[in-house]
Amino acid sequence: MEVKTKQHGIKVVADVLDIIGGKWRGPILSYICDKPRRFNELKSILGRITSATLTKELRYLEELRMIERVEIRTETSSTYEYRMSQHGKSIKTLIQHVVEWGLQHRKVVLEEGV
Amino acid sequence: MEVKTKQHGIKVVADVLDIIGGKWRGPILSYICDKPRRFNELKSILGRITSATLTKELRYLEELRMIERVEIRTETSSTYEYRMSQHGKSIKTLIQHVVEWGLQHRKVVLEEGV
DNA sequence: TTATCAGGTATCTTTTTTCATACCTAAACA
DNA sequence: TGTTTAGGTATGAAAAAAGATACCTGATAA
Repeated sequence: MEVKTKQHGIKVVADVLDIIGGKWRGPILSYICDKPRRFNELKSILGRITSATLTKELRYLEELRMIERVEIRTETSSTYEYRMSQHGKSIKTLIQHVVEWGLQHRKVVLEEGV
Repeated sequence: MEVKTKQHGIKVVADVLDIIGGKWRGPILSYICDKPRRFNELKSILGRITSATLTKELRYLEELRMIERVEIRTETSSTYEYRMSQHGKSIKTLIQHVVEWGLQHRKVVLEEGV
């Protein structure tokens, strides 16, 4: 089992990082994990992302079935929100591990690094 | 504490993904985590990476103090190996979480996705 | 003494990402 | 009726990442 993990480990790491890596996907997932978000809400929290890029990243995460785009209707209006899919929710703990490692170790990298 | 984590969470996620993200850094770290590796060993395990790219990525991880480049001397010869720094070792569990999530969930993404 | 191997560097090209800017549609608002 | 807001799309330029190729240095091997 240990051996099997190692044989396939690298491909697995690369595949997972393709989902949460990149400049925006990790941050996007970490916001949506927290609670469902609307397009402009994400856009303003993320800061410097453009609409085109945000759209592209959201469509990609949808394609991977990590998130879902749902129409929210009230009597008077309707809008869309992005939320984790049932399957996507499983990544929340992984993201928490990322945040934890970051909080404990990032400083070392930032201060000693460069 | 929960609030504090959330306020800084995104920046933290982005910073950590800058270390383990990208096309090669995750795989490289996951190999070196396992045991120290030599340049050409890494190059051949990683497959399609070029020397220039591998050098660049290794220098960057060194700069972040995640790995160390050490000269290995025997009586007859000397070579170099890359190994995790004391600080870098802490990322091993995080990488294990990445692999675990991947093994459990990647298939869903690959099969249902696209 | 020539050839080979480890561990790279230097340049240039190609590909991929991201950004900037302008624009679009439907709904609600004033 | 005209404007603003939400949620985008389209296009092209710029920047970043990765690749291809050639070359270099200091061993050691034949």
